[in-house]
Amino acid sequence: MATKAKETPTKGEVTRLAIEDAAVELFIEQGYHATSMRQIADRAGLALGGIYNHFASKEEIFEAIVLDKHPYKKVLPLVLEAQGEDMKAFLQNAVKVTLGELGSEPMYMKLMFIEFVEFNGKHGASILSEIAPKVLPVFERMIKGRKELRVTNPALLMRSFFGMIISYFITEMLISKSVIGKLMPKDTAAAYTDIYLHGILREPV
Amino acid sequence: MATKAKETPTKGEVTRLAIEDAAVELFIEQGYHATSMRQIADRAGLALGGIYNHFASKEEIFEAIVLDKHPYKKVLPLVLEAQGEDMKAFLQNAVKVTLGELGSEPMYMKLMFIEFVEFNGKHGASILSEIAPKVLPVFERMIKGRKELRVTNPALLMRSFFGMIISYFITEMLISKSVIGKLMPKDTAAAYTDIYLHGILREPV
DNA sequence: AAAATAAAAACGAACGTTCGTTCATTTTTG
DNA sequence: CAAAAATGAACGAACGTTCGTTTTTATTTT
Repeated sequence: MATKAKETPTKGEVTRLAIEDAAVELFIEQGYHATSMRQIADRAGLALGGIYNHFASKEEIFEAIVLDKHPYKKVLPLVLEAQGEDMKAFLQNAVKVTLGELGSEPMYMKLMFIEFVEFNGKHGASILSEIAPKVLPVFERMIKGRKELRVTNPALLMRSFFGMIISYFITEMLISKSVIGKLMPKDTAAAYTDIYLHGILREPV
Repeated sequence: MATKAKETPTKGEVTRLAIEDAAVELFIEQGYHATSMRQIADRAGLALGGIYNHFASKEEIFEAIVLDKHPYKKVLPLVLEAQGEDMKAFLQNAVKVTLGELGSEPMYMKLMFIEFVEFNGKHGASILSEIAPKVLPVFERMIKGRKELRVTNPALLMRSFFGMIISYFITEMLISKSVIGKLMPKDTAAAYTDIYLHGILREPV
């Protein structure tokens, strides 16, 4: 009884999620400011005024979405649990697992850019400062005593890691439908990982 | 007389540029949809209705800006003229020159993301397909007969090149003010270039 | 199990504001 | 002196939010 009652979501919770789902779709399609509360209400299947029983404002919907559906939320635990015999295997796994998760819903990456463009990183800074202290130690631990790493600055290693992933998705979303897409290797993610690990040049300095 | 008259900009041209300058500032600060025609008029120093003597609509202002001030416009000729004894020197120069130019006005990179977020890449696709055919041959020429390159796919080489630059600016704009910024090496651009050229691992496969 | 009841949720009209654009008019320019 | 540019009031439409009301839900009392 206790278990069952606890798992049954209340009507309000269901509606709240419906609003979030409708809003995130519209935000990704059109951006934040171009999306109206009426559009959100329509797609969520309720009246305009009903939204305000669950969210105090439009911006509060966006904040809830950013917190709930931010890609880092999903990726972080995966990276933390990534394993491998050596550094190379570890990083390859980390990339694989990260791109795999993000790749299943690549458009959620767009939330980051909406935040960047339309809010000037207003919420992003706080999110970043929440995430960074958790991830940085992982890279610090990773580096310790590993002779096979050329890059030994943990902050640089972390940033370049996520930088590669971000640039992968941007170019994927922008380029995939263009001429260049047809000339790219089939497994672009693997190619990107390879460049990240070994660079584009044959000979190391 | 002929020379002087040709170089003196007409009043209309001056105003048109003032509108573009005001608009690009506001778009970068707030995004496209959050910026109003009244704000643009105020900052450009003319009345609301006056804008429509120079632009037919708000979107036309944005289109003009994207075409005139797109970072690729400035970067392209620089990359095309980049030189170097070997592949490494060439790429280092190309990166240096690219980041140097973009770095002087890094916020113009944001126009790309505004276009991506608020127009869903509406103009971006056409711009990309205009630029790509010009840049791709450069990378193809670059690759021919160069044994020191691990990556021999020109499309991949090009994409990873610009991907690195894009990711550099995103993380620079997002991270620079956070905790991580203080832990980063001073010359992040050089560190990024180094990773692009040689990877993060010491030993090549 | 049924009835009662207070809280939560849904409704849709209405509010005041702001939006992009138009227009008739005046001023400035070449 | 004709064309170009600037003006600011005005337009209808759309915006986020509020409000009084009705309906539905979840819980308590019979």
